[in-house]
Amino acid sequence: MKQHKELIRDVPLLARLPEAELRALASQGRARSYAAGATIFHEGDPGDSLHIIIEGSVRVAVRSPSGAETTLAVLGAGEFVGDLALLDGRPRSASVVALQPTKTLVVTRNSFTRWLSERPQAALALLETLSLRVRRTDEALADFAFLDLPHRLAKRLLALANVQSENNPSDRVRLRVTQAELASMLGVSRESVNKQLNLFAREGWIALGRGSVALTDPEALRTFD
Amino acid sequence: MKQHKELIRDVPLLARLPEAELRALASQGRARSYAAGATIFHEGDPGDSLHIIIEGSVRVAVRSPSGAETTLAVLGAGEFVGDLALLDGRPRSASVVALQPTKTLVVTRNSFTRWLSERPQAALALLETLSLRVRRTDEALADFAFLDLPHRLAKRLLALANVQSENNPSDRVRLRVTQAELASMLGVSRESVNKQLNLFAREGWIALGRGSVALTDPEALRTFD
DNA sequence: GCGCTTCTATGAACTACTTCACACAACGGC
DNA sequence: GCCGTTGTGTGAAGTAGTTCATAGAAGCGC
Repeated sequence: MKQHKELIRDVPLLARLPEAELRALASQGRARSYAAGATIFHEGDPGDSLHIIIEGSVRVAVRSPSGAETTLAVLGAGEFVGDLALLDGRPRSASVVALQPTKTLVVTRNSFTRWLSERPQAALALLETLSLRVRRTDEALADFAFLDLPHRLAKRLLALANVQSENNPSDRVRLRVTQAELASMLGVSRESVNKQLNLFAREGWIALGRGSVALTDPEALRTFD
Repeated sequence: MKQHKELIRDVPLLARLPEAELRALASQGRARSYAAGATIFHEGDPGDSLHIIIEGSVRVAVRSPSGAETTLAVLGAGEFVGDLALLDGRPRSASVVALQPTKTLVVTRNSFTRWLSERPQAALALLETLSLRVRRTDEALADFAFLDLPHRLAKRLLALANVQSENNPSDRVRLRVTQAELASMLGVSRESVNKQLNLFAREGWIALGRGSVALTDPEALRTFD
């Protein structure tokens, strides 16, 4: 029980709540572990649980009728997935797969809504979080409509670097991501990503490795054209 | 005062709340009117008000650095805009323009958050609404990644018809929308929309007019390939 | 160490869109 | 009734992405 409370500590959404309320939610949750590559839940499943990511990271993706896949988000410790199904009662809107060995805290619909309805402050905080999420998805949509591949790719690399460098504030960020993963995030082919990455590399803005991209000149990526 | 309460009646989000609470929010709001084409607020503005649409319809759009514009949503009576800025305190994420003469009920941040924090049930309903909104945007994002123009166009026409036919359940829906508007919703050029619409028309699935598209065979649009 | 699988690299042919240029039709204001 | 504005229709040329084919390099299992 005690470690659960500790685990929630870092969740941005919940961190500001008083200790007692934290403990109340933590006591409702059950810890669960997933190996890298394991599916946490599938698109279309009935969903009645929220997963708070304690450790590791996950990929949120949807699949097209024809089998192609696009990645909607990559989330790390302190973030949560599965809130949509929990809040609106609909089936899972996307699949979630662990990228690394990942620990989550699972909270069921019943205990969460009960907990939430007793805590107006938590509801406001959640509203704020969802509101930011709507902004992010709207922005992603606009990027799709407006930006060509080079700019979308640069933006995505910088965003990934941003998430990663929160934990590790070194200057020269090295992203652990394959070109196929980038392609699925951007909704383009793997080959296109490869070609554009090599163009960036030739400019000296990034350095490529197998399964990695190192940003050597983030500023150039931010401002090129 | 009394008519405000009446006006809120149809808001899906709020309709289920008890009468007294409805009246409480309505009494906080001020009615406002906009001519067709008038801007309700601009992207980037500081925002501290929520607009509940009482009558008419509005277009939510963002502008690219280079001046192009894409439409994120078209909303009608009973829906609301401006909630994001109100919930997370950030600037307006998009511009909102009246498509027709439109009446809104304006609620300020202060009165809304006070009202909301006293009503856990309303917060839950709002969470549900925001959650559905994230789903819709995620779906639009997937459509962008997966579907080509013909399919995105067909889907959009059907979606517009769906919204419209809720009020007017006639079989042969006639959408009041220009090709330029469709183009901005789909993130493609007006010419491409024109060409594809004419292909649909040649198949006998739709009938084109100046500023209108009539769906003559929705089923075909839904299932073609 | 050998072989299997994953990941990166690259070129050629194709396609779905774009932009540009222009024509014409319908509507609204006065 | 005329004129400017808004909306539709279409073709030609360009381009940013696609798919397909093929190659080699790096890591992993045993």
